[in-house]
Amino acid sequence: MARAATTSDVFNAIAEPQRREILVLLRGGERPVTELAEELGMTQPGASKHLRVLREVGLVRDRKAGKQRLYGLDARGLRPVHEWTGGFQRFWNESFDRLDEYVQDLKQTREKE
Amino acid sequence: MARAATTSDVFNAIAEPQRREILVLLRGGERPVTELAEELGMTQPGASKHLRVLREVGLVRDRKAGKQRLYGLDARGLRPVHEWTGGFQRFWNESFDRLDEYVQDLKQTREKE
DNA sequence: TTGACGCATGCCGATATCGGCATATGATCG
DNA sequence: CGATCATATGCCGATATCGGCATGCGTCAA
Repeated sequence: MARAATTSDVFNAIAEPQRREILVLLRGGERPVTELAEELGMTQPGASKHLRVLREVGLVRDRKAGKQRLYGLDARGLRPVHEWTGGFQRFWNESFDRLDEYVQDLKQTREKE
Repeated sequence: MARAATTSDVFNAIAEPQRREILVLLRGGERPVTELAEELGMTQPGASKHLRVLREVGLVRDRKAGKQRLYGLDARGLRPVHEWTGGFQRFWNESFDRLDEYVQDLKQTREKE
């Protein structure tokens, strides 16, 4: 056994910085592959591969438009991520207090040594 | 050149399902490694490694408690993820409309053939 | 039909990742 | 000090990932 379940879920898809950039660009509307590649400074095959991953997890759709293929955003898959992180919201508000506790503990630890 | 920037950012850290589970468990409070490993059905070294990743991106902190080492949540790093996905919120609300457009286009395409 | 364009795919090399195992390190207690 | 518990680390094998390049395939225009 080796390497478990990382592929083809949304969390993995957006772990790649370039893929996040693609999604951001697509908020501006549908775009063909070449244009995306150019705007992001990557090769066309590179863009195609990232788009494939995004398509497989359902974050983009594609549509033929004559000779071109237009990619468009389907952001619904991002909602679970938003909600999952939202489940920690009250904790990042508490964090300063907790950090204080932590600092206190550190001080105590040092004094013991 | 090969393989670019995936490591040591929060998006990557939470791309791993087991690491997400760890974070969820830690919402219940600090816990030692062994306990986490047991509750999640993984080995102790496995848990330690995931905790290391989470520590390196700042999502957990550790604190010595006698013989043990307690891991605790520091959720502040999840905030950027929440906000980034939040930037797509209006798009996942629109998505049904867009999906309709898409279906229309599909029909047209088929009729042409 | 032939050529040109737009895009996808296949293959490769370099590297990163994850799980499992053994073992090192660190702390506590007798 | 020596034994023992708690955790980290190192090494390995299997696999996945990403970028680059060449090339395949489909579509349109002449």
